[in-house]
Amino acid sequence: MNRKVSLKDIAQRVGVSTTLVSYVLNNQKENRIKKEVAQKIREVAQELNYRTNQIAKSLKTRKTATLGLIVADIANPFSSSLARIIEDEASRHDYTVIFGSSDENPQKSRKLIDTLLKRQVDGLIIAPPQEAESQIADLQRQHVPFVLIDRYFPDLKTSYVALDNCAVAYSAVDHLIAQGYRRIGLITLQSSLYHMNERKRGYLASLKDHSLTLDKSWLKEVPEEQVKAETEKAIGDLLAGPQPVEALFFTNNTVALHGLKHIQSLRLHVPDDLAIVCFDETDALDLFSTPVTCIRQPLREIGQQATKILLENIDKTSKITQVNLQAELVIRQSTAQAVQRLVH
Amino acid sequence: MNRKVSLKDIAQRVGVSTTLVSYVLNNQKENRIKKEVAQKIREVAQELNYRTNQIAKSLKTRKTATLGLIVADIANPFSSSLARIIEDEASRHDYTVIFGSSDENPQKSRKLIDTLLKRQVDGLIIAPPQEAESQIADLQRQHVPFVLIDRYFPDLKTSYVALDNCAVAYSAVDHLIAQGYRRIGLITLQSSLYHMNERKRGYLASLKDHSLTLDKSWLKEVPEEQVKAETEKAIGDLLAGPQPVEALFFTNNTVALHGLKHIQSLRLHVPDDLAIVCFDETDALDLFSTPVTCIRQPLREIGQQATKILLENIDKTSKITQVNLQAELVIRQSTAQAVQRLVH
DNA sequence: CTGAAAGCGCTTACAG
DNA sequence: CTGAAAGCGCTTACAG
Repeated sequence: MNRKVSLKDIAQRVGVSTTLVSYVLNNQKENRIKKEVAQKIREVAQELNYRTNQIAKSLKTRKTATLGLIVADIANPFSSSLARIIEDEASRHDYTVIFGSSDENPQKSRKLIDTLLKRQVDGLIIAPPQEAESQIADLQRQHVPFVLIDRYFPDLKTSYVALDNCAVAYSAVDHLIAQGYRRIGLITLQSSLYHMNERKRGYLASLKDHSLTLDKSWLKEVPEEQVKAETEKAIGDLLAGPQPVEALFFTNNTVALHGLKHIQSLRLHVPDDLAIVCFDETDALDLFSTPVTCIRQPLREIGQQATKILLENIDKTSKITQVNLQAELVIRQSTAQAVQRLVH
Repeated sequence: MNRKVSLKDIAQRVGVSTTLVSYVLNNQKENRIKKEVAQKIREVAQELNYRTNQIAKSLKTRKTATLGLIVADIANPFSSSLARIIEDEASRHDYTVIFGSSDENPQKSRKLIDTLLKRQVDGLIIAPPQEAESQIADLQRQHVPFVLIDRYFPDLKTSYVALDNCAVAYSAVDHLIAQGYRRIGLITLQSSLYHMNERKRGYLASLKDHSLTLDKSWLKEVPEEQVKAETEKAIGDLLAGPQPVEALFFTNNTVALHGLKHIQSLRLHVPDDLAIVCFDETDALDLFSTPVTCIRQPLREIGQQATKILLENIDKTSKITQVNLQAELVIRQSTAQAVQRLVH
């Protein structure tokens, strides 16, 4: 690539100092600079197709105007939808975003954080994986501005934007019970992460509050590594035997996708054979034979708030902001009332 | 944030020059540096938790080790899957990626390119929108390393990784005809982009080669802005009247998703009422009531080749590499033979 | 085996 | 109204 044009080139061409060029191009000290000179500088900059070297500027100003975003997997619609919202929000403030996928792996997440900090990102938005608590504590110790999304560590006093997972899980199970279902299974990811445990807790609490006995075998935790096979196995188990479950609650979009595919391949009729509630609303759900009752996360709100909080933390004080948003239970046909089902 | 630790801090602590520290930490001139000194430097670096300032390094070396990625919309699974592959490939070479979504809008794409170049990305991977030909030509003129993906401009001699869209569209329609379908509709995006036209061309060529008369009204081009409503309308039109189409070919995942949703809401039976072929294999397809015949793009290949070509162009000569990959027609139940349908 | 010094392309306090 | 100069944190050719 040819040498790029610099402030110096413009300065020489116009016959002024780089100082002046810098001021003009940054619209600073406008009242102190002769109109004609400013005009001329702009013209030449345009003519030479000048483009600020943001790297040099960053070195001097100690700001890169870039945010680091660490998601679980950018290919997952949950992550990529959030990424899009964050991109737009960052862009409105002239920030760009560098992203990385942690694959729920703390080593990867540590490496990503390190890479992003070397690149001097002004701040981080992180959906932390399991066992990343110490990494996050480190960030805090180093006074790096950051905000967690989706997940957080209750023992750590950090900024985050998340859901009241327990409440919405509770309401989903509540709804199933109200619809006449009693034997309700849960398929969730095996995870030590707080948000996943909260979803489980909501499920258990609702059953308990309705004095429904819980059959431990109705609660299935599938390992991250083999979600597909294990989800299918879990469904098989839950439907086998003399007391098959009547309803199933999937606690995230991955489990839900594999689960629904399997339910379809088993040619089960939803909700007649099995009622369904899913966590996360995704495009894919719309193609399922029965409209699926799901928990809709306020993605826009999460992305916007996270970016806003982060930018505030970058600009000013490092106050801690913790946001717990409400998710919405979107009721559709897959949880139609047991009675209603018979009528149909 | 506290001042970060620099080479100078380490140098002072150890009592050597920054030169030496730099050499040691970059594993350079190893044979010329006293073992004990090197050892000590590493220890102190570790102890102070030193992290290279990549910005300063970049300014000096004129390399940022970052790639710019411009996709249509990171929230679309096609884009995000590619982004993930490119992320991994870049990461293997110690590159990170900054991304942006153009929304098929040339103004946004121009702005993104500008932003990324200001940030001195070493190269760009771009899925260019319509009317971006001049921007791409500009890049070329400025000797910016870049490679186009998914789309390209046939009049521009640039590197790209794309599909033989015409061939695979041709084979898809061929397949429908072989399965006994004669009235075959096409729903595509209204676009001047070459790849979309190639898909259309493949459709038309196949019909022609089989001497099937083409009813112009079977070819529907829906505007980007109102994909959902217009796709639904198109389907309505194609199924109305005395000569409804028997099969439908959707030329990308967005049209396909809206189309399939609508077909489902109309309670049409696939393939009995209507056979379906989709461009792009997405997770969502798996939830449709009938397994859908689709065109599977070699996403991994596209992402990997694009990254590889770009990195080569960054490192060395700026030779132009144009890759046309074959896509695969994955045959499933949605295009089961007309005869077979009757047997069932 | 080691270090002083220049320079990457900006910004900005200071002097005039 | 304008400019010389220092400095951001690195790398590296050169000298010793």
